[in-house]
Amino acid sequence: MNFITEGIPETVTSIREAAELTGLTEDTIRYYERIGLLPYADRKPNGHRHYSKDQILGIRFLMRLKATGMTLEEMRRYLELTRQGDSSLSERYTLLEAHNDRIAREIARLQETQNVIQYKLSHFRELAENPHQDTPGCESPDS
Amino acid sequence: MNFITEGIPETVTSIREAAELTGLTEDTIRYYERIGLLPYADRKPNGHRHYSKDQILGIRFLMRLKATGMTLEEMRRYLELTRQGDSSLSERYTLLEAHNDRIAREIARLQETQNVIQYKLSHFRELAENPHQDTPGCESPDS
DNA sequence: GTACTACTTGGAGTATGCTCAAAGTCAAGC
DNA sequence: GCTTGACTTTGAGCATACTCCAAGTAGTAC
Repeated sequence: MNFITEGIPETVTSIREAAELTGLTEDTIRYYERIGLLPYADRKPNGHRHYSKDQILGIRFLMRLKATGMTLEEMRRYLELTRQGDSSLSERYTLLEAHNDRIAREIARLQETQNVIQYKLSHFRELAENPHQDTPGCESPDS
Repeated sequence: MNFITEGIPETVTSIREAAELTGLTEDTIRYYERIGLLPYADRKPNGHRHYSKDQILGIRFLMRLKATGMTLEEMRRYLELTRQGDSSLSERYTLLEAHNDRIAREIARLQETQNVIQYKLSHFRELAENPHQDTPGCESPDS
């Protein structure tokens, strides 16, 4: 048990608890199961879903992929490979590596835009100090 | 004329050219105009849209905001302020600053996920070299 | 005059990703 | 036994952001 697994019991006995631990809503968890993004969850005798700690960790990792721009369909593909076991390791490797590259490009774009915004903000500060200077086209949102 | 404005003629005489210069499709430009995200564009005598260089730059800046996670509705709000002129400067400043903060948090999250992915990739490499070691739970996608 | 191309408008349709509602089951508390 | 609450399934509805289509116009080429 390390910091990653902290706060997750060995078995999670309700969809409500699973929702709390993953940050999803109960409806979303059911929806994901319906579209095959999550495997059909184990049920208790009364039909209610329950989850192992590993399953919760799996969902958390998926949510990380989602939060970084992976679509549900791509995530479904990744999970399909996972279910195929070790034979799919190299394909999974390729997939994750590609996603990592995508993230790197996204970070670069975000930083670029931060620069543009900083430029605009400094321009706004100048305008505030020294209002109404006649620099035509200057207020057009540029770049 | 600096590197930012390079390749943009003083006036852009067709929606097709505007699309090429902004990376949008013609349909998307019309759609944005329809929902009030872009002002009703000037028309030539035959009714066709034309754009000034500043307007193209404006669209490019908007696309940057969009590419970094701003919704069309928020962009519409920002443009509304821009149309109000200098009196809205401080509100626009606040808005852009907030977006900049959001970008910063997004970058942090992306980097965090890069770390997790790197960890998983190195785990995959280990598995490839030394297959089928019995470490239960180890293949569950963690974090 | 006819064809062709590039545009125009308005409206309908689509993809993604949820979100909600209806109707029913099951177990616990009173 | 009845209510309450947490769940179940199925299916419909919704928000965002396009994307496509039909019908029409305007200008040029032959």
